[in-house]
Amino acid sequence: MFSFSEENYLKAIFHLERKYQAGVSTNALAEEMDTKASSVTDMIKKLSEKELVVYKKYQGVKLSELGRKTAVEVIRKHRLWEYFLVEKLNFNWDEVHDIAEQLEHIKSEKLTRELDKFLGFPKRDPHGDPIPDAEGNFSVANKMLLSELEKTEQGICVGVKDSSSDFLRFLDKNNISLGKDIKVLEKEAFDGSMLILIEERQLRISQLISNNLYIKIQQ
Amino acid sequence: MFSFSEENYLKAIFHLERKYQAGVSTNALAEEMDTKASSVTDMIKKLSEKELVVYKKYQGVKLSELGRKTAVEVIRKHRLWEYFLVEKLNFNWDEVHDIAEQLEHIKSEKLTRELDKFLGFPKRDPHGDPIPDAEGNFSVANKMLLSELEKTEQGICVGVKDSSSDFLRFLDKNNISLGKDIKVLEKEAFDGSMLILIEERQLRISQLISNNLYIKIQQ
DNA sequence: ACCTATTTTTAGACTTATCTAAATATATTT
DNA sequence: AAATATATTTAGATAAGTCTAAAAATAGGT
Ligand SMILES: [Mn+2]
Ligand SMILES: [Mn+2]
Ligand SMILES: [Mn+2]
Ligand SMILES: [Mn+2]
Repeated sequence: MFSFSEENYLKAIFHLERKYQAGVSTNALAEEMDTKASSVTDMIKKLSEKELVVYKKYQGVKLSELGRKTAVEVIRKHRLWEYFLVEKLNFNWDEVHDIAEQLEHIKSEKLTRELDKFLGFPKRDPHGDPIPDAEGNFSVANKMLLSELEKTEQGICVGVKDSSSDFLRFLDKNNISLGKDIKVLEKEAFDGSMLILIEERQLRISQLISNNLYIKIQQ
Repeated sequence: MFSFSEENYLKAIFHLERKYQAGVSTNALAEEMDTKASSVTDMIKKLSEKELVVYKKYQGVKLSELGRKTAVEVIRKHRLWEYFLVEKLNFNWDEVHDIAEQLEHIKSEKLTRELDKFLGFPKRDPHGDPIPDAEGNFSVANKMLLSELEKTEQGICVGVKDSSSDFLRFLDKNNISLGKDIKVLEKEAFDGSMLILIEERQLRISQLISNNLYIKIQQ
């Protein structure tokens, strides 16, 4: 079994590997983990000894097969618990992340399996992120950022990139939620802001917003 | 907020205070926590500095008001989670304790409240132990050990003292469960074993068994 | 190719929670 | 009351995870 800290590092490396395919740098990891580069180096050495990562000095770090499997298990638990909190315990989607950060470290395969079954084997968490199944498989939807859409293009809102409470509450306030249809009416070259159509309403949003909303284009 | 270790010590002191009203001894605590007396002394000092316990050297330790409140909160969470696992996730009562040992340390008042509501504010956990409410109140049932009953006396099985998997599975195998009526048909002075009547069945049980079953006498 | 800036690692320290071994206090027996 | 046994505390060590400051390696610019 691995410590909370080890599991958090594995999760962080997993998320950063999308952006840093050549190897996740010490500084990137320090930033993500909100800690110092020297602490990261220490932890990477430990993970490397446990064969959870592949590491060569100064070359960045990659997950091993075991490391990836472990990271996905933690992510699976995180997202299942988030779904549980929203669907069964009346939590809002902006309140669940921090609690899931704790619950994701509970060690019991049976608990995870039974929770999954109890919830009806959900495919996506409250933020639109895919929930890996018991074998670690999950589908990566072909989504894009709203900010990448051009004028007149439209699609369905399927996820959020930022899942901070501030951002999610902003979306709530403006009645933007997953599953809704969004059409780009105007796009300002100057500041990247957009005028969008959502449920017959017109709404102007900054680029920071459109940069954090995932859209699925309908074919 | 307190560490897992601190919370576990508080819980242990809480449980031992019933037996050691004058103060819980270092050795008793070491035994309960499965650790060394020197470690206990170290931890007691820390708890004392945080005003969770009242401690004078060589005089044993007692919970402060804050310490008791904290211990009861942890116990509340432990028992709510055990109830959840049995009632919602199809766990057997012998499988839930170790997982609840982990879940009891999750920090979120809202989670505890909502879980309690979701479960319908249960009053007892799967082993018959009372679940404290949000204010920390719980009823201590006037139960006694089956071993204290005399020949011809009877009552309802309302709890287990030992909740080890071994004991609980023994009870399952012999169809003994909470809520069932038990009558003492014979009691051996020699070894304390008993012949009991439970659901028209006669069963001979050792003193070790009758010493770990709580009975409520019907008035 | 060299100098400089940036990144990464190392060295040494701190905290928490644990341990063993030794010292000290309390309890029990004679 | 003294001797002995038991319980408890102290001293010093260890491991995990973190930090600061300094050293070493790499990357970039001329
Ligand atoms: Mn989350
Ligand atoms: Mn999520
Ligand atoms: Mn339990
Ligand atoms: Mn219980």
